[in-house]
Formats: sequence, C-alpha cells, structure tokens
Amino acid sequence: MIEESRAPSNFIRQIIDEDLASAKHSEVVTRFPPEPNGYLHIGHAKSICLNFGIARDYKGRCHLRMDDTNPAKEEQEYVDAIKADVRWLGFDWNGHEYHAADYFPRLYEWAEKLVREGKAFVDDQSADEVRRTRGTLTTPGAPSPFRDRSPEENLDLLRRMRKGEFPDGSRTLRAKIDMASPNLNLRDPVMYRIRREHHDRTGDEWCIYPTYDWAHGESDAIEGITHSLCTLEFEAHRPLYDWYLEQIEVPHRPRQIEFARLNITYTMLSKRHLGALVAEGLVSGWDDPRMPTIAGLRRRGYTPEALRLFCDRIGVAKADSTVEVELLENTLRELLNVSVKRALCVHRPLKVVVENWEDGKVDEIEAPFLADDPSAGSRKLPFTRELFIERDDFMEVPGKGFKRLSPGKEVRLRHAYVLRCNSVTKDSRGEVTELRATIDPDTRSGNPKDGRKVGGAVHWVSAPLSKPATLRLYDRLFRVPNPGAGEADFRTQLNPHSLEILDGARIEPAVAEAQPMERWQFERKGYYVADAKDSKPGAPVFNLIVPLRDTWAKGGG
RNA sequence: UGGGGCGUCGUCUAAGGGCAGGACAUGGGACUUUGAAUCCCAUUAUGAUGGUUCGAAUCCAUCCGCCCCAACCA
Repeated sequence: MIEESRAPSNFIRQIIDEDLASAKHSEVVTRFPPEPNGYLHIGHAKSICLNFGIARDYKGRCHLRMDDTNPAKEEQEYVDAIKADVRWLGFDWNGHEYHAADYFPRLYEWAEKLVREGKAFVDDQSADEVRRTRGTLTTPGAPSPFRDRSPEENLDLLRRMRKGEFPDGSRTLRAKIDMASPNLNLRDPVMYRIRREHHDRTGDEWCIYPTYDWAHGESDAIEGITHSLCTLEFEAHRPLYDWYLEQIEVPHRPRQIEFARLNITYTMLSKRHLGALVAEGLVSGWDDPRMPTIAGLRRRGYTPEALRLFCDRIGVAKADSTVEVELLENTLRELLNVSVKRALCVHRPLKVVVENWEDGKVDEIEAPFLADDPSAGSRKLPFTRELFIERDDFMEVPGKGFKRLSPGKEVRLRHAYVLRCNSVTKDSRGEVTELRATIDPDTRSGNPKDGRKVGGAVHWVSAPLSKPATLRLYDRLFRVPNPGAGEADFRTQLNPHSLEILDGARIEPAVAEAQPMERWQFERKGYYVADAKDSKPGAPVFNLIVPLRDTWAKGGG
C-alpha cells in the first residue's frame, strides 16, 4: 500500500498522546467547523484529514459542525456541498452533524448569566464609535460610556434587544474584560449584534446573533470537544476563547490548538476570492476543474486517495508554509499510475497513409490495458491503411535528439508495427497535410528480426475506425506563484491559457463509450477523466487531470 | 514603537543534548514498444552572534527576519 493507514505524527498528535498518557482525557473528540458560506477547498481538506484522521487513529470521533452564526452569508446550498465533499474525501461524522445555530438558546442563557454577574454590558455605541475607541496596537482603548450600567439595566436592555425593540446595529452586548489589554481581542469584545436577517436554520426566531468568539468555544464545550484545532490566525483569540469558557459552567474545557494553514504555489486558497471568481464568471462555477475547491478537483479527476495522501505528506506544523504544487501533482500521478488503464488518443491528428497496407484490410492487435497487470484485461487496436499520428511526433527537419518520425526515419507505432516515413505532402502554406509511409510487416508487436534499434515509440489510431473526442486541456489558473499577494489583484494574474479545448482529437474505439468520471491514461500525454457533466458515452469529453512528466520537453528539446 | 507566533536543503517536513533523515524539486546515468513508470548516483539546510556543555539544530542570552491582531467576519 502506498497510502498509510495511519497518518504521520505531528505536534498536535504529540499533545494528544500526552493528554492520553496523563489521563487528562480518556477519549479524543475533534470537530471540523466550516462556515457554510462557500465551497470547501483543498485547504479545508487539510483540516478535514487532520481532524477526522485523528478521530480515526485514536478511535475517537469527529463532529461536523456548521459554524452558522452569521445569517447574512450562509446558504443551504453550501451546507449540502460541504457534506458531499467531506463524504467524497472518505470521512464520516457518524451522525454527529451539528449547527452552531442549534446552540443559540443556550448561548443566550449564558449571556444573561454574564450580564447578571456584571461581566457583560449593553453598549449603545455605533460600530464606528466602538472602532474609534478601541485604541491602537500601542495605546489602550477608552471604556464605553455605557460600560458601568447596572446588571439590572443591562439585563433589561439585552432582553429588549432579543425581543427586537432596537434597530439593527444600534446596540451590542459586549464582554467586560479589559480596554487596556495589549491583546485587542480582550478589549471588551462584542458578543451579540442586532441583525434582522433570515437564518437558514432558525428562520426569523432571532434578531441578535452571537459572534464567532462567543459561539465557538462554547459550541466546542457543549459537544465535548477535547482538542479544537484551528489555523494560526486564531492564536490571538485563544485568551478570549479561554476567558469565555471560564465564565460558564461546563464539565470539560476544550483546548484550542493552532496549526499553519495550507498554501500552494500558483494557487489561491481564499474562499472569498474563489467566490469572486465564480461570481464574476471568471470560471464556470465552484466546480470548474481549474478551481482548487474539492468539487473542482473532483471534477478535474483527482481522487480522494490522492488528496488524503497529499495531506499526510505535507504534514502539520506551526510555521507558515507554501507547498509546491508539484508535490500535489506527483502524489496524484503516483496513485493514478498504478491503477488507470492506458489507451491511445491522438490530440492533434496528422494523417499517415501506409503504402504497403492494402485498403480495407484491418489487423486487430491485442494490447493490454495495463502492461504490468494482466488482470486489467486488454482490447483490440484496429490497424488500417490510413492512420493518424500526433502532429508533434513528426518533424520534417528533426532537431538534435528527436526520437520520433521524420522523412526516411523509422518509429515504433505503439503495440503495432515499425513505420518508415517515405514522403511528405504539404499544402500551399507549407503546412504538412499527409505522410506516406511503409511498415515493416515482421515487426508486429515485436522487434525487427535484423536486430536494428528503433529509438522512439509513438501513439496512433486508425483513421477510419477511431472515434472523435473533445479534450479539455487544463493548466494552472494563475501565472504567478503567489496570486493575490501584496497589492496585486488576482484577476490580473489569471493564466490566459488555463483552458485549451481540442475538438479534433481521435481516440481508439475502446474509449469512446467512457462513462462520466471514468479515468484513462492517454499514453505519452496524460491522465484524463470523462467530464462528470458534459461527457456522454459515444460523445466523450475528457478533462486533462494532469499531464505525464515530460523530461524531453523540459530539456528544451 | 504593544501583544501573540514562527525561523532546518529550492519546497514541505523529521530529529528535541549524541551520525542533521525522508518526500517533492533539480542534475546525471541505467532501462524502456509511454522521452511515462522503475532503478541507481549526485547536489543542496539548522537565520546571526555569543554562552553553557566532552558534545548544541536542540538549553540560555542578545540580535535579525517573517507572519498574525485595531469587522457588530470566521
């Protein structure tokens, strides 16, 4: 097995090991808490593999929790997509699906408790005033003039906020912590804001909504989460996470641990920006095969195994990091190589007439789908007088090291005969339109009897018996290694060649009936998948998943 | 110039007082009916300076660099 059944260790697993060894915990409970305001991307896959992987390896459980505290941005479509993506990745929350919104009543009760204890107050200041009085990184903030209201008044006001007596944004409930704290998150953070917004789950029951900080640790506590894993930017929120937890009575305290989020070269992993690409029509949708979303990668032809193996390989640590996209591609190829059946597909056809093959004669040549694995079966390749080969596989004036076809030279037709090019036909523009050639009849699936060496092998199809196919050649969405970095607008950094459509490709008959999502390797070219939406048996549309490595092209040849 | 983090090959990540290891990438070679795969070889790293120690990537000090925080976003 290439894929490890247990993920490699990391600093978080070490912490868990210690917690188990010291009997601080007897079981491990994690959670994956997406906000349903967009589709999951490969960065989320890292978090999913981490959280669900830990639950699997420690025989604990991992909850799927929709972090839906902000009704303005959340939709059911996203909830459904998130669940589909997590399942496709190969993980199961075993019925532990929760929503932060389900905790709204409990959160509100706890808020009243804080108010009664003088630990929270209703602030009448506007968002603008709150911002202005928060202070700066180096100077303390000024307390709100409403900070010292009595618990009775605060309780009355909070209840009226909840009942809807005040307009949106006119008041907030704030925790009373420390306006002079060097940690801005502790300068009387907002716990509730007034917002008359329909919530997908609670409807119009609430007009006040809890903030992330107030809801998250409490949700973790309610669910009995032991280790609450999140990304580095929440590090400064941990003191607040802990402060809130200290104010309420819960049987166990979850521990927040932060790790570095995933970055990948030539890739943008920002839900907001990815959403902009979709909204502005720069891609065909969240599942555009160029998108680093899980839905996009799935449609592109990536396998869940590859994504999981990749997540194991990148590791988990606290240092900011950017993984080279080559690691992702290599992981994918490594898995596809051992399992995906081979076929021949001529991308840009060039006609070859075999002069010593009589018209109408068909030789059916047996060819295995996988050279190393006879159990994968085989198919018959029809060989006829007229063939197509790849335009790139012929050069009238071959460059140094060119091993393919040129006038007077021989090349191996994969699985079939050795072919010699006799003459070249060109059109008025000097474009090569046809090759005349002869085959060596003694080389059918074998080597020349006289022991002469034939350097290259090229793929081919029968001209009359091959089938048409549409090929979508995908390349990276961005031309720059770090799109959107600094002041740059990612829209100006899109790769204009991220999609090239070839409608004139010819495939061997065995592939023409491919079912949607069926994967093939087109030899010497790359791995392809029949598009989930646009491909039909008999009218195939293939997406390039990833090209084969090409050390010839790389060497500048 | 407050607070919180982080610095190990080009990239990601191990080793946490005792041989700096792996993967990807890169270069070379072997093999090849996929210029793929496979195999072999090679290159390259502990941010800096001091200190403790028989011995420091690891402990201490100072410095340098990078990231995050001033939404009623998450």
